[in-house]
Amino acid sequence: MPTLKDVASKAGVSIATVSRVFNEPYKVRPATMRQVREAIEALDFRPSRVARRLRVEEGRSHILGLVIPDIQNPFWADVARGVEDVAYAQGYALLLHNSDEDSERQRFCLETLVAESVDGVILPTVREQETEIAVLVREGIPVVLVDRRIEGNRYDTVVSDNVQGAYEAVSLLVRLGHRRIGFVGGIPNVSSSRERRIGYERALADHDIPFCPELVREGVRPKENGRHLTGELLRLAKPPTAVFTNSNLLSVGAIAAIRECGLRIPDDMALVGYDELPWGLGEALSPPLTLVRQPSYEMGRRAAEMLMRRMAEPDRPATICTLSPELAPGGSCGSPSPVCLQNGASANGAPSVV
Amino acid sequence: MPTLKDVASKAGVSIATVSRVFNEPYKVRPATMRQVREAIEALDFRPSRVARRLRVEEGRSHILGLVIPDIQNPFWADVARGVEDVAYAQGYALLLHNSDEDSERQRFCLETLVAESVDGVILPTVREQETEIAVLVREGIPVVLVDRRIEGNRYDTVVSDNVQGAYEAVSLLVRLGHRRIGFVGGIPNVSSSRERRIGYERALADHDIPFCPELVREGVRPKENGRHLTGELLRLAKPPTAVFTNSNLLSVGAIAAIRECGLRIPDDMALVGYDELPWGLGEALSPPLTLVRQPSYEMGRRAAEMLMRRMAEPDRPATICTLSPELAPGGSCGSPSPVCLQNGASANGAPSVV
DNA sequence: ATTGAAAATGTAAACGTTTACATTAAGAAT
DNA sequence: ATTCTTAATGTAAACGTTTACATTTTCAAT
Repeated sequence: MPTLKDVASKAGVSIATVSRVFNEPYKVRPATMRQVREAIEALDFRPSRVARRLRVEEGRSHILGLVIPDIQNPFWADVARGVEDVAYAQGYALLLHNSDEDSERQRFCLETLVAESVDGVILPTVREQETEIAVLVREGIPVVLVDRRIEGNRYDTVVSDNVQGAYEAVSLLVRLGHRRIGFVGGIPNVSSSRERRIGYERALADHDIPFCPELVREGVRPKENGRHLTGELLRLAKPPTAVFTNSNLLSVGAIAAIRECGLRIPDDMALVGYDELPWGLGEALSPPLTLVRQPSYEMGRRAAEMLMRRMAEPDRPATICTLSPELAPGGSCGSPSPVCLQNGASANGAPSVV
Repeated sequence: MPTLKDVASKAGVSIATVSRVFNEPYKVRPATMRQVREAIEALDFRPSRVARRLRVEEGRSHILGLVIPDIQNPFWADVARGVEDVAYAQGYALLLHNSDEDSERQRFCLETLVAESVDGVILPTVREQETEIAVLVREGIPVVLVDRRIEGNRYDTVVSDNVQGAYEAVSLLVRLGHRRIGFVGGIPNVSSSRERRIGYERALADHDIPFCPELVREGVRPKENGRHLTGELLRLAKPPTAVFTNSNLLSVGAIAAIRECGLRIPDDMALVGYDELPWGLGEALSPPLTLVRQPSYEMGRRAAEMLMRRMAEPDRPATICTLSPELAPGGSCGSPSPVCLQNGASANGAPSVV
């Protein structure tokens, strides 16, 4: 790999001049510029980002860190893609880490990012505590939280309005006549989960439906859990007539559980989920899954843009960006009218297969 | 951020000694060790990976690059996760880039990785040409190809046996009585697509079914294409009775297309796909999707392990690692016996809803 | 032709490590 | 005690940039 020195000697100038060609081109005479450019071309020189990073003042390293629970979760994959796209557009490299919802692993990842002198970090903290990002704060590395807040709103944050999303989902079920609505939630100590539960309870209250603790199930670890938790609800002495699942993964589990019990959706059990399934697969189900869609890709984009902005203006006040979720109707919640009761797909003439 | 110097002066030793505590601990006296450790602890010192990378000989930077077409595709997300897990386990950081199947973007990504002095790169090349990875080769940066080969087998590669996968899928359809089998393929100039087509043709030949060009559709860009290409097949004067789709995304499109035409799966149109849908969502469909499952996560793992190995032994001969795909039966291909014709799910008592 | 200011270029230090080499300390053998 | 060998530590150069500062060049104004 050629260095500044090689280019300089080839072009017959000093390394400072070569460096300037990249960083302060207006300071170099057109004629010199040309020579240097030729040398660069001839040697196929590209400056070392590493050496640059070592020298340059912090915040100009052109590298970002992203720590997410799991890239295999489509929601996070969307977020990651949003982040990467804006990073790419601005010439930033992206260091990716999976925290696996594990504080210890997250801590390790953040330490690595610090050691890599990233310019900024985007992450949903696993425990939502300020201490988790202390490493970053101490080094003065900008942070943008995504999907999960930290109490006090002292950090830039991008979330979607979980209370509203859940409220709308549950209200829909109520409008469809349901009064016993199960709540299948995720890790209760992350804000997005808590907020959705608030939305759930608020919707019930607003419609004068008593809150019933036995209908609420919250899981810690994903995988089997959607199936497991929903199964518990279905086996209640007085089971719900509808279930509201709080993530894409939970929805998939719920579908499995409902099917296992030999129940039909939506006739025997209505279902509304949260988060889209990848590639609109929710629509490929029959009936299509009714769900609250979060603008996940957009959340990633916004987070990255926010980070760029923060880097440019370190002193601006912390901003909370709240995006609106959207209720995407499918047939899985059932239909208000007795007509077309079976499922949504049959309405457009397609039979309810696949 | 404290530096070696800070630690050294606090511990009353030279920076070399502090460095040795990290890199050659056996060379420092226990007593000194203790002092230094205390200083490190007190200052919460972590060595700069950037400075280290600048100094250390190539191949010891502890950072890898991964360039994939799109992290939003579950197949690649699996691969990425596999890579990240072994990287994490060995203390490597991971730079992620999305190439978007775009040569130009890929080139840019690779140049960035070189400038970041990564120790190695894992990627499926977008055009499968040696020139694409020339930047890396010239710098002596180890490369592992994943999912796609480059002619000549001169590079470490991890693939799954696409010929076999396709062969089995098509053979299954033949066994079920189909003779007109549509082929919906991906970008024809990537080896995995070409190989699957070979498997398709070979299966037909082995069963004395004439190859019929009009039944073959290959797409360049994803998105709408599974739907579009399948639609073309369905609108043929003499449409196929079964369709073999070559990727998860294409399968989803095909399902949409088949449904749009008012056809039922598998009665009116049998379907076998390639690649799993995320979270086994293929099984949540009704009937469940029959598909060829690739060990995507495992492919990522293997690729990363191969890279580590290559870094340790730069001179070992290039290795091609071929993993076996697996036919995952569902109801979408139909059933050989007239019994239980409707779909697989009904066999276990569950009705064909959701 | 001189001068002077502005523009262009060069010099060298700094960033935080690793490591070859030099130096010193420790301990064994005489 | 002296010497020798080995172990432990220190010194300083190097990695490839950026950038403050010094120096030289350019060129308009006299």
